[in-house]
Amino acid sequence: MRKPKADRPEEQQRFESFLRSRQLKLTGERLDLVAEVFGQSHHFDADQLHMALKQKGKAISRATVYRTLDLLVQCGLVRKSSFGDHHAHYEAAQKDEHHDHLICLNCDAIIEYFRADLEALQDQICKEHDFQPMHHSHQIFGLCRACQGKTTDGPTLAHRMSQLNT
Amino acid sequence: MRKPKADRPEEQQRFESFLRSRQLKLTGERLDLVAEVFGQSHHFDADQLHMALKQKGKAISRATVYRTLDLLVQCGLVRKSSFGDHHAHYEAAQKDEHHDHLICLNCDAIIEYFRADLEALQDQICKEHDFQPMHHSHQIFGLCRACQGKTTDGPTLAHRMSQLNT
DNA sequence: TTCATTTATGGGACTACGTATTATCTATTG
DNA sequence: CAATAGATAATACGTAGTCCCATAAATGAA
Repeated sequence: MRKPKADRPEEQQRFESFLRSRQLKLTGERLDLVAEVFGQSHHFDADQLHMALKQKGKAISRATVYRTLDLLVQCGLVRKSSFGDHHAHYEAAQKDEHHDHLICLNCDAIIEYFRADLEALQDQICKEHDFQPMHHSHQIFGLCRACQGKTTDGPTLAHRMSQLNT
Repeated sequence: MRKPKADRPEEQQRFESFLRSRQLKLTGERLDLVAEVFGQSHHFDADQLHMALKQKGKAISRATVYRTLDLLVQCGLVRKSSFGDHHAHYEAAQKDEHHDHLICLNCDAIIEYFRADLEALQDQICKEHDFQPMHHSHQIFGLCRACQGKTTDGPTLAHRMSQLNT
């Protein structure tokens, strides 16, 4: 058992320390939100989270949802990314593991991958340009295994590609 | 001399063929926009282009600017990307060369790079996941050489990082 | 516990970027 | 030059996210 269902799970404790270190307040809304993020599925967006909380009787305002997600990103508990559609996606960060994404343009499947050699190559590129990296994003858009078989709608795909905002 | 200042430069001819192949019309607005894109600097956004045209007496509506940029992206004459601020950036495509970007979070400098081994590695990743790539985006955010020396505003940088939408 | 201070929240107004609608206009074809 | 397919301008609309500010809650000291 990796995560004993203690009174305050690890993530919540990390968030509490983070807040204290910045002299920020430990509010009920923030705790509810953290609980929801870590009790839920992996990928979500701000609106889904807002709705999920509302359905559980925790009606937190949109502004607070966005503000709290920012805090979670800043303390490393949540990762934020864009999949080329025009809004942010979030995911609870598993430990300190990092990964990038393959995104299917037909069915929106998200496939995660990590390659140490890719990371190394990135460092190499940064060195060559005397650039100090702080964050990176690597995404590949295309067709997942399942969707390569299907007859996909060419014009629709082409349109999605041209709309990709990455 | 690579690009003789002919009556219709190469890019415009390519665009004309593209339009004809799709039974789209060759309008004055489209020609003005293409001329501006290829007579201008490398990176720009929709609003800058709109303004630049207006200043030259070519007042093209915002909607048409967006529509025409879409067409140029579809025919490969223009590339579209996002640098983590919340709007699209465009650049005139030089021949068929592809490149990715390093983006300075302090001064917004854009550094272009291309690495064949990175491209190969991406293909490798796709093969491993039986994924058919159609588009990719690779961006590294951080500090450029010049900005590593400067005393940068920590909180501001941290905030920009958390706002990155990539 | 209570008070003073600091920080957070809600909720609506607001912004930015982009898209849709529609009446009018124009490029193309014969 | 007429017919018609397609494009444009103008403006309304949509959406994701942010700002503002009056109110509320958390924290620390007394």
